[in-house]
Amino acid sequence: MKSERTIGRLSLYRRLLRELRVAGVGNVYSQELARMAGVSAAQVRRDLMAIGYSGSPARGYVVEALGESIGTFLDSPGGQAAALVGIGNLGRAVMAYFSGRRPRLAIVAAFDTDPYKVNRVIHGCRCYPAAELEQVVREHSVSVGIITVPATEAQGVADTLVRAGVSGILNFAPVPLRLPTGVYVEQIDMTMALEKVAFFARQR
Amino acid sequence: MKSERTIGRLSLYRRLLRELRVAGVGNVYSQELARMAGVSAAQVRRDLMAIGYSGSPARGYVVEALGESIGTFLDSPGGQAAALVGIGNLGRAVMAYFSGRRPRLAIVAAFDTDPYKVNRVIHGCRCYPAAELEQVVREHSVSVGIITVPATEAQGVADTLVRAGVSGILNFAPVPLRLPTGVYVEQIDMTMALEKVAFFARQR
DNA sequence: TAGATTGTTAATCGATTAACAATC
DNA sequence: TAGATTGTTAATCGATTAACAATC
Repeated sequence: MKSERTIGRLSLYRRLLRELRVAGVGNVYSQELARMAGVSAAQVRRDLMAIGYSGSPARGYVVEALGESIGTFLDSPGGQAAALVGIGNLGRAVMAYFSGRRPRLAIVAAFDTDPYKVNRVIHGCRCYPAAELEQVVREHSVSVGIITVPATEAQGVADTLVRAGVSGILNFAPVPLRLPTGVYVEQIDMTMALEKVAFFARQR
Repeated sequence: MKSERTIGRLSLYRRLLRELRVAGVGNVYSQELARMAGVSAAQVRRDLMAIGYSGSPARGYVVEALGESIGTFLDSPGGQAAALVGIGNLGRAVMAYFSGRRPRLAIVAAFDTDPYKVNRVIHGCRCYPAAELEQVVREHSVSVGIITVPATEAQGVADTLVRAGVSGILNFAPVPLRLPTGVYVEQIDMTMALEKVAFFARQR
């Protein structure tokens, strides 16, 4: 099992490699990739070693092949489906953000309790009543849940998602979720992030 | 200098303490707070020790006093101003999210290059043309910048913010920023977060 | 070859956890 | 008091960095 951070950095490397490819760059050294990613060159080499991709002392890493190698490692061969719960400002922004970007990892359904928000398509994503969550998630074999509901409802939504078969959750609600081991949770806490920035901005 | 993580957890403890206070709870033990925050009790005790707040073996920590103590530690006495750059879907969602929440840390100005988006008020926040960024940021003594522009523009915006006197940045653009030491950057990379979730969801 | 880079291990660093005397 | 919790240090853990032989 690779470490969380390694996976995060691989995701970043892939994006940077895409830029290099577009710019017509064929090869890249660990040093250059490290500079772009804001990490050390040794870190890059260790991460790439971890996925079994080898470079050469003479030419470094082959941009195209490395990008594909990371893709093979990170992506599910058959693709994965995600569902979003909570069609508020943030929910819609997240839908817009991911809309059409990653064909192998698409948000296939969104849910809300507000009857005026459901039964239509937003940013290419079908919206359902929250009551249908379990059924729809099962039908689409959704493995990833995205939570953008208020803090008070987040734990309940998470429980329902897990019951429906989801095994990974991206949680934007500012509350730690308690879920069975085996379910992976990634927390994005904007309030905490902003307060950290404010605190350290003052220290300078 | 406290560690980044400690500051983040303090922000979380404060929120949890607020809930306890609303619920009418007067005292709390490290164990209970730890359970709510999803960390160990020793961690909680160490964090609280770090800000010089003491509990007692008999009654644990006093909810109200501890909350205030964390506030004194985290918040700037005179308040701090933040500015947001990039009034897209995400930018508006972020404005809505922080709107009216924290009086001591308010988003006082938003910027965009699109003339149709500026010179009005969104979620209680005044919107200016990007060309006026440096001037407005200086005038309001803004110390925190929030970047919600596309990746290609993020570095340029960050440079301008820093030139205008900002010393902390919350960056939503999926690109690592290169900035002078002394400027604190907190990165929120939704794409990376989602890809991590998808990856680990598959491992279970 | 000579010089630079890769793959990989050992050393370092920092944060978390465990443990326990002091305290209520 | 007895029992539980706090404050605080030592032990543990994991990740990062440094270093260097192997390679091109």
